[in-house]
Amino acid sequence: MKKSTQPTINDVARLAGVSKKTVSRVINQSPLLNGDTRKRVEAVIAEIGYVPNPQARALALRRNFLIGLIHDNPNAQMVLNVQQGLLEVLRDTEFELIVHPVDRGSGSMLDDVRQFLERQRPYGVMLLPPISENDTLAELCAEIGCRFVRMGSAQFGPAANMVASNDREAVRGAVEHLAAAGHRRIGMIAGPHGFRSAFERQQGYEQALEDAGLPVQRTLVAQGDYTFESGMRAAERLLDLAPRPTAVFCSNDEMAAGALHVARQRGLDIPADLSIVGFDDTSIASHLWPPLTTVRWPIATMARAAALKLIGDNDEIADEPQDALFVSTLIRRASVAPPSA
Amino acid sequence: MKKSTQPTINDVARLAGVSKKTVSRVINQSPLLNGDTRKRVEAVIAEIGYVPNPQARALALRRNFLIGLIHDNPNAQMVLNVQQGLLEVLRDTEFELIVHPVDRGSGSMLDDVRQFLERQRPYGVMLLPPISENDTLAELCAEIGCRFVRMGSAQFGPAANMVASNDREAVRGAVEHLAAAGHRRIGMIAGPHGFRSAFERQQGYEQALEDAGLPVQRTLVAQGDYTFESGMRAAERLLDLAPRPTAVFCSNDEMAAGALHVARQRGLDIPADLSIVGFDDTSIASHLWPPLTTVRWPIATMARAAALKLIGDNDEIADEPQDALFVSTLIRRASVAPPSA
DNA sequence: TTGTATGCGTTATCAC
DNA sequence: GTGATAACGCATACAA
Repeated sequence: MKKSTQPTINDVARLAGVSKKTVSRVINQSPLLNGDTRKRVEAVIAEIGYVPNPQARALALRRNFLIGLIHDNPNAQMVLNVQQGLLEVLRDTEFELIVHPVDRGSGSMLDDVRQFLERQRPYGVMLLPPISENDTLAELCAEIGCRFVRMGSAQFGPAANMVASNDREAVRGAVEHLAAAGHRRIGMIAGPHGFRSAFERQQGYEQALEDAGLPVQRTLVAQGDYTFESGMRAAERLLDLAPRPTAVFCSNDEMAAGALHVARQRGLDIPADLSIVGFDDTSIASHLWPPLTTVRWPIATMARAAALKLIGDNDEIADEPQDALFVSTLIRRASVAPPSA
Repeated sequence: MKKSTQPTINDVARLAGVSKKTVSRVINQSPLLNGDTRKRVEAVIAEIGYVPNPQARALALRRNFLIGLIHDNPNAQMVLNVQQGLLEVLRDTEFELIVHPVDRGSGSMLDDVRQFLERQRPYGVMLLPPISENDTLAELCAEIGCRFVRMGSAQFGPAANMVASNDREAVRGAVEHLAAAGHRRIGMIAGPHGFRSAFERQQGYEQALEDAGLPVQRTLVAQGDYTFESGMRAAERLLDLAPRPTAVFCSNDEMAAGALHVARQRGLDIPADLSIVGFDDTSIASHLWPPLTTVRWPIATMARAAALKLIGDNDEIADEPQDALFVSTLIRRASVAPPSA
């Protein structure tokens, strides 16, 4: 009759000579079901190419199968890696990923997110830094009753709602590496104020200096805002110092690239005259000349873990007490050498 | 009574003392409605914070408000720019973006897409290159009855289903620029076989040479696969030539970066000894040293246009015969100079 | 201008 | 084990 449209559960029921409920049972793998009827229904399903309507399912179940990704465009590679990690887990489930960028500068960010959550009512959402650091946002999710996982550079919330790297520790290792190479004047290009990641990384830098018995000097720290240009400006300031630092740790690769740029403009040889370490291990790091020593954090792994936390204890996927902390590694390339002096 | 859950249209109706239908009319901006009742209903809506359930709406309307983005991870910046462009348009509508990456190498790509389309039944989907070039995929969308827009480097389909740049023309201009600077041995690092973009760009290169009265030599074209490493390998081959080309056009920035890398390893001065032009104007282009002359295509604009095509003639948004072709521009930076010889 | 009855495709309740 | 029947939240016919 109405073959023009997508077949529904009714069509299957009619053709198989059973009730809707039975078909529903087949779809939902109900255990109490006669093997014969099951096979018959499955045959019909395969034959007419029936596929359940997620909208209707969502309505009846009073819950849907959408996972939201809320972010404020940190950097392209990061967002995409997260998406990839999430989708790797979601691929074999009935969940779909729905992306919702926001503008943290707009002032209506919270309202925007609230509207998104109330409208779509996603099953769970993942929050990317830097907005993941916003406690009000986390409270909003909790209040609305939406599962959420925050990604961050430190564990600033309950483990159940976090996937975090340990940036402080990672940077400590990186700067330690510099000190071990013989550097005694190690500068830092820090991230912007208000960013947890910037704070953690600076802490790691200072700890490493203390561990190495080196003085922590304010003049050796220049602040940037994670952009290439700000990295250039910060590097200018650092390289104007006398004596010049022989090494500089940069809070991200982008700024490291800017620093490298400036150093070369000044005729400095990298790494002979200046060692540079970045953070993130974005593609730019390996393509720079010389390739950049940097810190890599397991972003895809973290995203996968986040996805599991979001959809976990829902399906048969056991909700083992998953760890919230993930370890970063120092990627040693050619931008670091002992000081030449 | 049941205040624990999200308010529904029934709650609004009851509290406002009207029928569900009237509330529905308010929501859908029906013109034939008493101003008083409208205001009363709107007041209740605002008071109890009612927000329509999209799932139920979708079910009743027999259509949903999801726009799909199907891609095979071309490059991160591109995917993100497209997302941004799409969401800019979708932001003020009731549509949401749902991302669905696929693996064109897996063999099950078409089945994967088909399943996605049949399950979610998105209102429309956007196809990114290179899979957008796959005609079978486009036919699949058409067959299933899903609106679609293909993004490409040339108009290889009906304008209604396309947003395209004109890569051939853009490259012609870029190589012309090289010729105008006095270069007579201009090499090319081409993209991988089977990519429409690679083909178009090579065509543009050859046309420019012909226009300039220069011979088209096979040896001056080295093939890469759009990766940094392949750019390095291709550059090696080109720079081994005697006489050496004095300029090289690269089919994308990534490969241009690889070429730059190799040139510097060989002690060549850029641009004095070798001029380099890239394509895409990704962030890497401006951060390279020297900054890379490259072709910028209006990716966000194209994405916005695509979004309009997808949701167009649905809302009041007029479906003016939008153009399918978008023009690229040559971004002149420091990697090009007249040949030094 | 507003209300009533009915349907959208699925699942849950509770019988048989 | 299986099947009527009533939700789920909203929209469309068709009356009133």
